[in-house]
Amino acid sequence: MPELPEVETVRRTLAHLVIGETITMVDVFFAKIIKKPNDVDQFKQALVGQTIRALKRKGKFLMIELDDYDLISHLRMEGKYTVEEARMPVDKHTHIIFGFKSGKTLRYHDVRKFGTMHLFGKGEAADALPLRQVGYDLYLDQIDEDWVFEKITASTRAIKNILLDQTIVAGLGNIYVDETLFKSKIHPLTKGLTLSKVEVLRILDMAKLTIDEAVKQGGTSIRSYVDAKGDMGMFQQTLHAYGQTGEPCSVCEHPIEKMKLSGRGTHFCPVCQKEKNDSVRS
DNA sequence: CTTATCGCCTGAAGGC
DNA sequence: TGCCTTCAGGCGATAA
Repeated sequence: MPELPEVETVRRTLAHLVIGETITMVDVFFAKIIKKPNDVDQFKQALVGQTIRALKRKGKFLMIELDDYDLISHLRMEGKYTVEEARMPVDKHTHIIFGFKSGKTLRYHDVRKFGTMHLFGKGEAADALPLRQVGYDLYLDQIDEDWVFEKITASTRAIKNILLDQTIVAGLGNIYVDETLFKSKIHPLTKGLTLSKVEVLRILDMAKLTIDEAVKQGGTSIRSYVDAKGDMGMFQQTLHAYGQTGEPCSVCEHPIEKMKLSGRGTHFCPVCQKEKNDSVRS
């Protein structure tokens, strides 16, 4: 499920394939993916004649920069891009096709149809939703640690939920949150306001370490993820918590346990990640 | 203001 | 075989 490392890998692999391509046609087979503009015909007409100039990323959003527009794409659970010749058959989960002057096509596939696209005029995206509320990017940004500490300790929510909230630090999803908290030796249910400065800094360090390593490995291929060239990531071989239920903890050998936290599968070592008393700030 | 829950989607897997 | 339930989970909308 694309989180920051997967989106970054898609950005890198896709950039080689589409930068410099000029759009001559757009097909939209499932209109609900297009969140802006409201009218799909406007979306198509705006894009015709535009050349792809750059691919950027903020948090889990992929930004396709064109001459006069920025297309903001979120892959959510299962979104994928491929580049294929126009004559290639269209599979049932292809929802949007951008046809290029070169005869190639950029295709957006999404089995669950959760993905979104927002089209903005040049430079308008950063100050509008959905990008406006994206917090510090864990891979690119210099993080204001004091501000993050204040935000986290102002909340009674479980630290796992706080880290999944993209408005504070951006890029973590369910896999990398579990990995980050495992390496930080913090229980996922720990309330934000019980965390010390040292613990918050440790969480930030482990989050950045996990994200950096996963980017180096080309992301994590659990379920369906592949990059724009169809290649799988390798980070699943490095997972310590996510999907490791019943396997011995890599530190203490106690079996990794799985629980439900706000509807999400949550993996942790009950020995290394002790639950602490809410009233104590250690 | 904050936090919790629901709904969107489809396919795989498991129970009976 | 086949039907039903559960799970996968990011995040916007809505409720509390």
